[in-house]
Amino acid sequence: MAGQISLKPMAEPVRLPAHELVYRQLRDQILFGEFEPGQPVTIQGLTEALGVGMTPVREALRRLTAEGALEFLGNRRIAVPVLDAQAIEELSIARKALEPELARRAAYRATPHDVVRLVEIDQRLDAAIRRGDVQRYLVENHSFHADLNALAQAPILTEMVDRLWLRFGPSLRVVCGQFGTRNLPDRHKDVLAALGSNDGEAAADAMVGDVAQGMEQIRQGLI
Amino acid sequence: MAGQISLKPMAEPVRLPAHELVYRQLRDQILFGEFEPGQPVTIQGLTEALGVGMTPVREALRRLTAEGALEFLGNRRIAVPVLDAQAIEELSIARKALEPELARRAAYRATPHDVVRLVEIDQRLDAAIRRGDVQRYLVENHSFHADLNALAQAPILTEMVDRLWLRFGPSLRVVCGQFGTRNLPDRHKDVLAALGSNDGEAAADAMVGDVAQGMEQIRQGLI
DNA sequence: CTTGAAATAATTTGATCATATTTTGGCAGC
DNA sequence: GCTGCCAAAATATGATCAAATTATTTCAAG
Repeated sequence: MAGQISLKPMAEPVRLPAHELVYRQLRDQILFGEFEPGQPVTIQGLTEALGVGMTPVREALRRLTAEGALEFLGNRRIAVPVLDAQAIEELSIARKALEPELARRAAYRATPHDVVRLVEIDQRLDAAIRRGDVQRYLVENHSFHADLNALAQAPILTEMVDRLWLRFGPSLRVVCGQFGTRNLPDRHKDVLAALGSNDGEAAADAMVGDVAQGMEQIRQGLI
Repeated sequence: MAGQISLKPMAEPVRLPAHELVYRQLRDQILFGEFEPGQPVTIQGLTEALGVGMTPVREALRRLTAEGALEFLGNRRIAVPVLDAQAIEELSIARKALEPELARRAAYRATPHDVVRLVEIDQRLDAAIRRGDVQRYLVENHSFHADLNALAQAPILTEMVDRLWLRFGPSLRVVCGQFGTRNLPDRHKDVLAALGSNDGEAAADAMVGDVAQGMEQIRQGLI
């Protein structure tokens, strides 16, 4: 059961194509709020900023708009969508429909080792909140949910949820920018307890509450 | 002012770019099963078949893979994904989580005029089933659900559902190719009755049943 | 003379293509 | 079965054309 040492010391990490690199970089920047919602971006501006040709940039943007992370503004601009009350409600419904199901499945499959890893992430998350470190809070919070969802072994549902995070991530950053990391309650402890006892229903219940709290934060911050 | 014709007859309000046209054409072909799942497609093959450069084709494919309608096969091929039991289950869960919610909202907003239109679609659907017209059945069935979802006025949820249809559409065609249009039960009549009386709960219940029946058809046909 | 709006020029941006480069799968030869 | 070569496919760049936005000019009215 010990980790096999791979006979591939080849430090050659698969060379990813430029459009993939551009996609990942922009996706992470959007996810963690480095683009202000509504702030326009141009294709040619990105080609200069990233130092690649326009074809990879175009493909990455096409992908991100297909995922709802970016939006064409009719005129000649692309931007992170600005959420209105309707969008927040829809995102909330979708998250409550999908993430508790993933938490349930994760609970069935979680090993003690998995729980330890998630507890560690949650501790770093709490530390970031105490420090008032918004950026780190956003990263660790995402890590917590992404690691949890991965346990569910449900790639299609997980992908759908990832898309939802791309949509509300930028606004979460805006809200934290206004109010700092104070008053950011979550139900991670309940989720972790449910995982530890492999109680799927309790995990799903806790996750409904966590999602509801998180989306309510965004709603109050933006409306 | 010589030869200035400022009167634009608005006959051609928007000229869609090639990448958009390619995307729509491929999306519809996938949705209605014109590509066999697993059958490989190459970029250059499509550029020749469609008579456009490779840039628009690349962008359209990037979009479709981002939506899960196509999939990279590791080797050098792109294809419509082949669904396994796990994928069918996940798609079933996602549909049951989202489409009943859309049906509920549609019921609240449906006018008698809307119901008449949906009844007409459903009649054409039944006629296609009696005739054994698989292609027409697929189109009308999609129309029914798409029109219904549009009534809900929930663009984000609707977009998520559209993606799901792109994933199981090709396999629905395969199943119909095997068994024809016999034994294709649905609960559209129950849905329509609920819409007519603006009963959201009844509409949601009927839609859960409709989705369950539809996905069960696919499961039995493919496994 | 100033101001404001309409028309026009200039710049920027997006879309597409042709072409060069890189990578990969297949296959001949051993 | 393995290795190295070849062809084909994918990736990426820069150029070109078209469209739109911005800046500038012009003209007329107060």
